[in-house]
Amino acid sequence: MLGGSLSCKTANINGTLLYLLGKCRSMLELKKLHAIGISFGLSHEDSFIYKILSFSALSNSGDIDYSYRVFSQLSSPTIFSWNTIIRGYSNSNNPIRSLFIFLKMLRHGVAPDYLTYPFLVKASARLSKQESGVSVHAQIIKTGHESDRFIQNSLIHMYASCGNIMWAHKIFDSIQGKNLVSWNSMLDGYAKCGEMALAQKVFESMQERDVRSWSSLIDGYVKDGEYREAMAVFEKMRAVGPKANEVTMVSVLSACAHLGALEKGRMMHKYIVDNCLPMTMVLQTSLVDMYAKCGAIEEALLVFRGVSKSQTDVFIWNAMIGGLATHGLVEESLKLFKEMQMVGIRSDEITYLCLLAACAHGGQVKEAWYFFESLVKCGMTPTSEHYACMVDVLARAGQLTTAYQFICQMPIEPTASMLGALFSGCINHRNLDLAETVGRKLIELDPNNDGRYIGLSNVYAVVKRWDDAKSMREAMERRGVKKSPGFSFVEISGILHRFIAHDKTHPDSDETYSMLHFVVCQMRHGCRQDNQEENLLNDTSIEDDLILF
DNA sequence: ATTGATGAAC
Repeated sequence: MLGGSLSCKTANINGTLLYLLGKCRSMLELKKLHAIGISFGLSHEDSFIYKILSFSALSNSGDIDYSYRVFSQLSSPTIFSWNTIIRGYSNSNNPIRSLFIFLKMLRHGVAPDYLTYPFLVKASARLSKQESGVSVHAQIIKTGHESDRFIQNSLIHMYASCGNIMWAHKIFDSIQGKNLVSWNSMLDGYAKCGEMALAQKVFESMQERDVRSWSSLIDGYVKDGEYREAMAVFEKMRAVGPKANEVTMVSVLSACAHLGALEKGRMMHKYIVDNCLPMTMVLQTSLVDMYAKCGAIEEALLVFRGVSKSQTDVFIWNAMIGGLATHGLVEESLKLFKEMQMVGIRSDEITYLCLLAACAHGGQVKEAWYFFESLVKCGMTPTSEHYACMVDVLARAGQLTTAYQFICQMPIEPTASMLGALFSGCINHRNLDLAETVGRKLIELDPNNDGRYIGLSNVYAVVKRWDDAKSMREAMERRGVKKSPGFSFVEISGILHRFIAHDKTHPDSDETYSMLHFVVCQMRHGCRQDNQEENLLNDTSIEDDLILF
């Protein structure tokens, strides 16, 4: 048929198919329409092929590899088709393919245009590969596109993602007529690099701010560990800024989780519901994590069970399994892992880390070995965290020699957290000889950690090697190791209280101390007779540990 | 047809 022009009948079919493609919701539907199109001879009709390409490359329910297969069959694809594929891969979980397609495009003698570059820059940003970003940048200059604002904005983001904040700033400075995206990209760049003072400065210099500006600032504070500051910015946003969206709330919930601020977290949950924000998987995962970290495991489960199984992904299962594990609900967390496998969600390295943590809390050595081995069997490589967790399991269970051998046989260098786990194990199980060996290595490895010196000093004190005990404390002073007081938070009626040892400035200090004394007396009464050794090994007495700030 | 953001374990 055809030779370039469509018959009246196929033109109608094409029109109908184009309309239906516009309504298409899934790859299955798309493939059916594609098949019908082919059977009517439309496989080279531009408008039809474009629709097939863009849906499969760009839609959320698309399939970029399908798009690429269709693309490969075109004899001389237009720049539109090349751009669609490059864009599709830049958003995929395999962004490096964008760059490969770009090379292919150059080899085919097709010149990239002003739309090609933002996708390529984005692919480099997502890869955090500065080398490829720089080559793309060079191409941009070579082809005279360096003053395109879209391209400049994407370059800011790329350099910031690659950790080169100086170049990001250079690009930002060079932009004539910066727009909101330019400012937001610079702000986000600083926030991502932990330069919060500069991020704050950019934020304050902005003439106009949208939800992304606020979200970037909040998220920056969260990533920087400034959770209270993050909450303060959110409160300000509520008062004078735009409405928060689901991305803002993910950061805010993370701040609540780190602060253990349950009441605040509940209020944020309510904010999400009241403002009808879309309940994405990411948001639900954040809620599960927040409730679990704030000690409200029942509420975490409630959110988790509210998600339909077919929608779940590995993130939310990990959050729930990990939450149960840290709550000491070992059986439940192992049961949930089985359920996860039944649903057909592939577990990853983090899943195994959560499971090993569960085993450590429950003293399940056999299960831990089983998980450690299945991790390897599933083709994953154990990270130093997996090894540390495994050492923790063995050390807590008192299998100190096995733990020590395990460390010696690892294919990687021992880390401070592994030796730290073994050290606590030695102390709890009274193997003070091994404690000395491990403690000495630990100080070598982590010479700026005050706790390591004090721990070893206490071991010497127990075995009455007073000189050694003293010399550990002296070594610490001599090396100028800062003694950092540990502190903790508790939230009561939505207000956060901070506790540090030996400070009594809190207004309710007296009352809290008398309650503390009462509790300690009760505990002592019910405990075995305590002796000096016990106290020394725990570094300080219970009162000292809990003293109010 | 373009640029800018978010989750799990230590």
